[in-house]
Amino acid sequence: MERRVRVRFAPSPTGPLHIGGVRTALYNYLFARQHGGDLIFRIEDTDSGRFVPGAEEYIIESFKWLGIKFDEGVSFGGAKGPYRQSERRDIYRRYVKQLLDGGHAYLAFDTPEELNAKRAEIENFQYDASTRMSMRNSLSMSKEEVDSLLASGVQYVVRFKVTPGEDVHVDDIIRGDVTINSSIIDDKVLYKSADDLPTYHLANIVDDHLMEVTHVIRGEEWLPSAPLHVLLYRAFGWADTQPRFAHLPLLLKPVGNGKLSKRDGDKLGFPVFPLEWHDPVSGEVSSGYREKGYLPEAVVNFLALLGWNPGEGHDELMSLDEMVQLFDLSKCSKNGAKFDYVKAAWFNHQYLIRRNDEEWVPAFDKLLREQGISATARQEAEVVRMMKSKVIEYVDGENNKKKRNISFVSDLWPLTEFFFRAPVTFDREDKFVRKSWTESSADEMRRMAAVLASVDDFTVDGMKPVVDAWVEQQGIKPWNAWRVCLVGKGQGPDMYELAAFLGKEETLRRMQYAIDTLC
RNA sequence: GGCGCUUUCGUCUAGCGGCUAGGACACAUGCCUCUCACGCAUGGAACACGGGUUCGAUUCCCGUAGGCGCUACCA
Repeated sequence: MERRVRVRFAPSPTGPLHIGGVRTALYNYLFARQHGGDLIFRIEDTDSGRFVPGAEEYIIESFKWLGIKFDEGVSFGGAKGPYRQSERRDIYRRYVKQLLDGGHAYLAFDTPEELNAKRAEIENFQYDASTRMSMRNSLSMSKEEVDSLLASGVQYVVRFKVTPGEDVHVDDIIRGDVTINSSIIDDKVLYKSADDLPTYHLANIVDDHLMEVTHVIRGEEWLPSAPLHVLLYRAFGWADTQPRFAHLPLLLKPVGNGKLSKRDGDKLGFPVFPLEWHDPVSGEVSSGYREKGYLPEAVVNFLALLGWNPGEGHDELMSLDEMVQLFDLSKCSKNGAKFDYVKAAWFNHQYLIRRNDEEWVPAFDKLLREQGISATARQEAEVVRMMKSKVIEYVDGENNKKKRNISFVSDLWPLTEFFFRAPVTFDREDKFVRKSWTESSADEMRRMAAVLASVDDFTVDGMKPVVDAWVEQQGIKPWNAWRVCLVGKGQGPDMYELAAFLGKEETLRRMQYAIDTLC
């Protein structure tokens, strides 16, 4: 029987959504769309102690920005709710009882202190078949003892009774058959009476079953506990509808070893969160892709390619819809991917240059306002048109000077200041200035200024024929010196375009100023 | 320590027994040119190691080494 494909993304609201989580959600989304199935958004808040206010809203807003849409779940509605685990207590209680009644679980009264003492006493202590009879639980104690403890209201947990010595197989879509012997699995805590909440493992299996999830696509960190989950499905009698698993490789640090962390982002200057996050307790602010000027299409495209790619003959630049067509879980790579933030910037560059110049304006305008400059939208779009193909210099993590394309609207500022502010000083040591401003330059500029002054139509089309003719007749090459006058350095667009943008008055003013100060 | 996953250019990866081991990012060079660029062209750059299996291994199997993860009353 073919079941309708249903997948879920189930974060824990313990803080901002990590970029690795975004990728997991993205793969779930691509898979769901491709199979005409459903994507569920579930909140796994079974650890009341780690709840962070605002995290849930943050996650929802992140996906909204990224264009990843859910079909049901928290804030999206649906028939299988509630989708917040803290609101499903009565459901979990029922299933805990089922396990208890079936002899698949038992009550344990060991306090955290007792457990710690045990761990200190026995090296590599594991709560399992080999040790549970020496612990305080409903298996080792008499029924009377247990009942009296329960009656006294003492706290307890429910542990899963794992039968040792059996090879448990997990059929993973990405990794194939993964086998773990049940002897190395401990009697996991499934439920805590202290807060009347299950742990991840129990809640996860119960919810996935009840929500009719068909495929569990999650990070590799869950692979070791997948056999436990298989055992739970079996204990519940749900083995026939157990979801298929796919464990995704992790995102690693760009340099060095280890998994990607917020620290790496801070150090190398790239965000690890989709949106800027203001921590409600520490007050710390973490940068986000959106605020840094990344386009959501670029983030999604870049992320999708970290661990998957469409194979030979396909362009790496893909829209969400194209990815839906091409995505293939079985073609995901098995090993962790270093987070290449330079390529992320390249993707942003690609999507940015495909946008109309007008679409750059709001962000560019914001940039200019921060510098105390006001310009018309028309002017701003003009500057964008002239400058968006330029490159910017930057310093990388190892303090090397590097160059890269304009990848963000904010890259524009250092390259466009001269459009709005006339050069004040000239660096005579600068290679370009030294080479371009010779002893004849002042005189040439004076004469050129006179020619420009005679031009009535001060547009590119209006001045170019006049000036070109004059230049040819004079047999000189005045452009670099002219650039020194108007820009002050070896940067900027075509000189006629610049002059047209500045207008006749400003152009002549800057020329006169340069002549006066450079002589 | 135990258990599991993993290993192709600097990075992301293609490859599913026979290929000059392909692409993208990054890097270098050339062309273009009024600057810096863009663009275009070109180039350098990889199968961790050791055993098998096979007529033949990057590809399959086993070790070794490295990397990653898990090992909580966190997810």
